Amino acid sequence: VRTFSNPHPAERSSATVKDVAARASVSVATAARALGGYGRVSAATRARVLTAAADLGYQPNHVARALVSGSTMTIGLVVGDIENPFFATVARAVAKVVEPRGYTLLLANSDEDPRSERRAVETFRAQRIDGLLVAPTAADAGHGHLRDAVAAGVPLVLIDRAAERLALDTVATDNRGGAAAAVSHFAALGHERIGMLSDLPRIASSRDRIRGYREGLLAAGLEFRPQDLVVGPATRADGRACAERLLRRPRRPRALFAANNFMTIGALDAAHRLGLRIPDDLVLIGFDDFVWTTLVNPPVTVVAQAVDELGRLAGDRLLARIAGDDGPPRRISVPTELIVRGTCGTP
Amino acid sequence: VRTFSNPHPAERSSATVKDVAARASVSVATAARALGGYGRVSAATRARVLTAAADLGYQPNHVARALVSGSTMTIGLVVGDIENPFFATVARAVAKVVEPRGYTLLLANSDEDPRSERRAVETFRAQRIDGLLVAPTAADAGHGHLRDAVAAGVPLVLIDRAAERLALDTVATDNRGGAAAAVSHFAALGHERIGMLSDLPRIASSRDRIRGYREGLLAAGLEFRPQDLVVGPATRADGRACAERLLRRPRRPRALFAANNFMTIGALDAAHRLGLRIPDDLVLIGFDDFVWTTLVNPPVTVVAQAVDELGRLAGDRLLARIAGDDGPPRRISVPTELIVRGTCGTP
DNA sequence: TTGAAAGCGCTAACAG
DNA sequence: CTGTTAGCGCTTTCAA
Repeated sequence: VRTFSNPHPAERSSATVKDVAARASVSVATAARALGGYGRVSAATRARVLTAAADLGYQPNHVARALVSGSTMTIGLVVGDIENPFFATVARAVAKVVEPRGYTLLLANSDEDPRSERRAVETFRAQRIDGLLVAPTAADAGHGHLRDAVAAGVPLVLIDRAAERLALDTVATDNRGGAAAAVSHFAALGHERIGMLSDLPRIASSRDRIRGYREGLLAAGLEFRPQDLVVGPATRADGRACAERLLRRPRRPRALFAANNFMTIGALDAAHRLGLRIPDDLVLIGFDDFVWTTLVNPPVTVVAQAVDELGRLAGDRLLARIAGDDGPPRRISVPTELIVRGTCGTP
Repeated sequence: VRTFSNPHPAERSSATVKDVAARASVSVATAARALGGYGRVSAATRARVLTAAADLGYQPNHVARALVSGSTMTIGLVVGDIENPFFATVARAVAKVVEPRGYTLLLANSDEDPRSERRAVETFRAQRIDGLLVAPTAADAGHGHLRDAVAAGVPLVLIDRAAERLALDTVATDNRGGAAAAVSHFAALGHERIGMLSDLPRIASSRDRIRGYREGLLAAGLEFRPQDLVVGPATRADGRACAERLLRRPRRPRALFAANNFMTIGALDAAHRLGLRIPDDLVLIGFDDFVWTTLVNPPVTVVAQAVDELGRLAGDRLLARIAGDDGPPRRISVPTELIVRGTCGTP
């Protein structure tokens, strides 16, 4: 019987084990054993098979292998936005951990949209990834797709943000501690009015930074004033708008904690437009240490995250789960480091 | 006979078409038709099948589907380094084009190492991606793996850099034109000594920028002085070292064209250390427009690439190839734009 | 050490 | 409109 399949794209049918077996005059089983390097094959036979394979330009077919072995050797990574240097670094670090072990990374951007996150997770599951790494969006979105994945037995590790009602392996920055450290630093410098700029508190990490801010104030014996906390969407323009709103007020804070990249840039933009000199008229601490923080003048004091390590730890954890670790979920917290630079006045 | 397979990780065997078929009391073929939305099925039967599927939490298995259909609905993307904002943007743009068409992106970093690029391409081929997007490294490395892929009929489009001896679809920035435009701008400003900082001319894009630099000089009636072109590895530290080497010379150029991100930062660092004021003592044009270029003072004049469009075009081209387009290879050149800012003296 | 044969989950001829 | 069946490329039992 003639086959019907695969004239699909460009009649690209590479050699199969069967072809190799025929050419080496052995059975498929033997050829497969030699090729796959498992089972026992005599040296002579192996050599014959390998030569035949080379002649034919044989390339193993992972798809077929995956179907029988149940493992695709792929890992799905869902991030908010790969253009965000934070996630790019995470992706890099994960790849570095996982590739030497033979895994390939599938990438998806959620755009911080719960629906597209869900879609990505479902696609990945259909692709039968061996494990899943996700930076979950909006904490209020239910996370049903994550629960489903876990229920189906898919190894899953959360990065950067916890899913609050789900007990899952999570590797995240110590956002609370980092924010609190920033506030403490301001307090130690003698500041009493400390403002904060944050994105909308929909994802866990943003919430934690706000929590840390309040704890820091409390610890310093300062009062939390709701009007000193301004939140807005995470874009450069919104960052500036938020900063201006805060800094235009008559009794404006003289110290500002910007909880993310966009808010930090926004604060810089706003200070520039309002003619406020840093650090004389305003001191500033940002969150996360980007390249440009040392290019501007003065260089920016930041709460630095160990992004690389975060990615590495997440990758390790997932690999462990894939390998069969079925211990209780672990929440791994990665400490931050306050890097004091020019925007705090202490050059 | 009992099966032997899949007790692999955590006995995670989801429902199959067969299970659904049984529950709906129809044949697998009918169930598959209803599930896959192809062929003709009566409304009543379809409903029964769909209900059964929902009850069982059925998830289609792409691996099995791929084995028979010959299409995995995945696309492999090999970039130099996803942490480079340029590639992150490309990845983003590509994803945006291919995902709506149902494709998933596999990601690999080559680290600009020809060997790891080759490995990535081979892994992707084994995974049976439907198409391949690669930013090839070192032009001198032979590109045998690319030739092999093409020979095997794998749709392949090159991004950002051409493989000089290979006639392949290529989507790249007009690097020559961009570099020449920078030089022309300097010349129009009256500069006669124009230096250039470049990474090692191993990849096609670097070579093209150098070519453009020389053409720009020629067009302006200026002489090319080999000592005014300094090349070095693409890191911030090396960037600074190169810049210092050039700027420490007694008869140093007063205009500098930095052909990449690192060289631009390096030039800024070096100018700062040497006490050279920009634009008074030195004017500067960088390549590629990063966020931080407008955060520093003065903001940096750059040759901006339409990175997003580049990614989009590459994605489109690949999709066309996958769809069966077998026209001659196209070289698509994406124009640059010179964005004049403070570092050129014309604020 | 080797071979024959079953089967992974799904699709698509072909027949009814 | 629905069912039977072969087969995608590979791994693995089982027997020789």
